[in-house]
Amino acid sequence: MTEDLKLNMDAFLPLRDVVFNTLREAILKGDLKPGERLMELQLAAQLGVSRTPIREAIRMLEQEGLAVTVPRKGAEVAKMTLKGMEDVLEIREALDILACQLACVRITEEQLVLLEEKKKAFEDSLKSGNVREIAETDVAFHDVIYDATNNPKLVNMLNNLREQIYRYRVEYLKKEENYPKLITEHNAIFDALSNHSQEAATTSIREHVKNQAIAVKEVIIQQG
Amino acid sequence: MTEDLKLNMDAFLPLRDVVFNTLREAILKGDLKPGERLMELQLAAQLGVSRTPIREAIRMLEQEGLAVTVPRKGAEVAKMTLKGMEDVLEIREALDILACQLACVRITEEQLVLLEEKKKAFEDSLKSGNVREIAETDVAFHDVIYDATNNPKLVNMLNNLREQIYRYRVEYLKKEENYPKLITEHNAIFDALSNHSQEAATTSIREHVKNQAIAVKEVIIQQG
DNA sequence: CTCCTTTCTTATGTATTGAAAAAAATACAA
DNA sequence: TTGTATTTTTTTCAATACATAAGAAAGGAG
Repeated sequence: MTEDLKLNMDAFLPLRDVVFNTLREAILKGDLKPGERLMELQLAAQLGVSRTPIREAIRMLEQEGLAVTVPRKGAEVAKMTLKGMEDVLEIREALDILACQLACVRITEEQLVLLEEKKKAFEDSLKSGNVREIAETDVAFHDVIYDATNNPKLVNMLNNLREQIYRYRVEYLKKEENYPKLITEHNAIFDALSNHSQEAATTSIREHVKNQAIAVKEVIIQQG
Repeated sequence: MTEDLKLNMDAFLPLRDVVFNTLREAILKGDLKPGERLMELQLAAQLGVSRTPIREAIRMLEQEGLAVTVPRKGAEVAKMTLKGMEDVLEIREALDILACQLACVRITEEQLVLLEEKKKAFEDSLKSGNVREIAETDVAFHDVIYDATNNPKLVNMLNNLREQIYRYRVEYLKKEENYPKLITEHNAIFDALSNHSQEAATTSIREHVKNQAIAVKEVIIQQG
């Protein structure tokens, strides 16, 4: 009840999609907290729409793993247990390595240029200290790699996994002592991709993901 | 319009779930063909429910990648291109290897016993020649491995990927010349898991998945 | 005071209705 | 016959109305 969600109406999309995006953002930003109930009537009133698009959006959030619904009881924002996060991270590691390996072979010169730009942008954002910006530039860096896989389904799954980690990873990015390590890791990944060296790419991305996994797990343990 | 879908009403589930399962089965069995439109009114009439649960089921099918909807136009059964299938197979290989590696470490003695049973059941089904039964026993075999990962999210994703391949894989299982190879591969996987040997497991499952990938791609190429 | 039963409230599940948009069919002109 | 404009139909989108089940609150018995 503390929320004031607002719809982004400029989109020429079905309401269900607008509602979906709105709720998704709210969950990722933490405005809607894990375990918080998603009541159709309440959300409909807040967003000024009927229950129909709300229901459809909830079904979609369910798919993404951001909401869980119990029949006849309703939906709530998905809670993440330590075990659940470990499961997600396990999958993500494998797919991130796959993505990096594929990118290694398929990345174009243009994409390499772009990747270097994003790498620099990330370093700059670290100086700014704005956590949201840091998160965004980091995402942008990895997005270039994802795109380079030329496998949209893989990109989709990785984005999906990232979403589930996102809320917790932000905490990790608040700690400045991690920044030098992040820069080093990004450099290693970039170099590996530049040289189209699969082995180097594999080891560097594995390192990167594993470190992040450790950090995210710590956040959960502390919160948990 | 040639379909006569029937609901499995014995379930104590919301109608949307019943409809979802029904449509899902129909798509996997091929009763609903790729590209076929999923019209709310028509499906509602055929299944004897209102359009509301149909709509929600379609949103869920969308998640699973079994349907695609264009706003203001409607939904249709997802078509699979060769490229799309290659993308799916690429992901599946990585995750199947991961699953096998995890299973290698985590599988219990009971699960190993079960796995051997399923292996034998698969071999028996090959003698029967019943393709549907072969597919089912093969799924059962791999399900034991999936369960042994103790990672439900991974199991979910693998089931999801398997669904997208299922329709085409059935064709592959029709060809008797593949049977000996399948038995050999299952044996190799079983032995690797028995010995908790990650390396052996990795190579054997990779072999298995790659062979299947080749076969599935051939089916798609022939179908056009 | 506790526990059980009953009632009442609340939220979800499902059906129906009306509106808007896209597609199809028809009519008409060149 | 072909191309275009208009009408009609079809289908989705969204809102609303109704039904049903779960949960909370109130009341009574032990």
